[in-house]
Amino acid sequence: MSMTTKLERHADQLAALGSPIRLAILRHVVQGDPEGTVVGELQSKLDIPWSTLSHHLDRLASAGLLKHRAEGRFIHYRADYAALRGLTDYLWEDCCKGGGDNRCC
Amino acid sequence: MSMTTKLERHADQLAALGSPIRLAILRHVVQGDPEGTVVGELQSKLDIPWSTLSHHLDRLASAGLLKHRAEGRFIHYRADYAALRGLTDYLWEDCCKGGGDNRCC
DNA sequence: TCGACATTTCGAAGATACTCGAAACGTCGG
DNA sequence: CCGACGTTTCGAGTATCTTCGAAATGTCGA
Repeated sequence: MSMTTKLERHADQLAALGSPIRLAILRHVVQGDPEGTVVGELQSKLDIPWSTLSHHLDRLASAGLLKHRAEGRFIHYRADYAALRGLTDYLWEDCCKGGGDNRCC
Repeated sequence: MSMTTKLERHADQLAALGSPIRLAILRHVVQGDPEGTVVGELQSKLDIPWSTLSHHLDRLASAGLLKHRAEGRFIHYRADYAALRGLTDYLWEDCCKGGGDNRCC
């Protein structure tokens, strides 16, 4: 197993979101059916070639931001909301450590 | 001026955070002195070559996540908390649109 | 079993990002 | 002014990312 720190895992997740296409995919999934969004729907809505889309979905899933569940020929992707929450929280962690009138939070 | 959508700007910010080094820089600045952190302190704490560090700081500032203020020979970097908030909020925007028992928020 | 469909893997070209030493720049104290 | 200091720019090598067509995989209905 590869030794990965929390920082590295989160950096990987942020990098996964750091492409307009992949961010659009995540936004679409987050706003979509809680049961999951089928790849074909993403393909038609976002108009991305199948192979390109598949690659990006894999990147998001590898980063732990998307989960997928096969149902017959269809594969449903849904967000891993816990992971997403962990990521956004991480950016603000220990923000007010410096004391004083730090009005960041 | 280049026409940039909200999605593109946020993807750029996420990409800026998507490197372990840059994420470490932001975390350090966020946790540090509200008045700002001097480049030299980042250099010694994170042990990154000056030129590399400078490049990464520029990337974070261009993305709008860091602001800098010169004070004599020293340059203080601090987080743009409003931008950071806008970014983390964006990921959750319209999350519960799908109605139903979507327990994401 | 056959053919239609949903999706992934392979492969390779082109673009972009990362890294860091050397040199340049600006600013201060003396 | 001048030398020391903090920081950035330049340049180039290397690595990683992006993209997508073609072919492969797996699954269903008939």
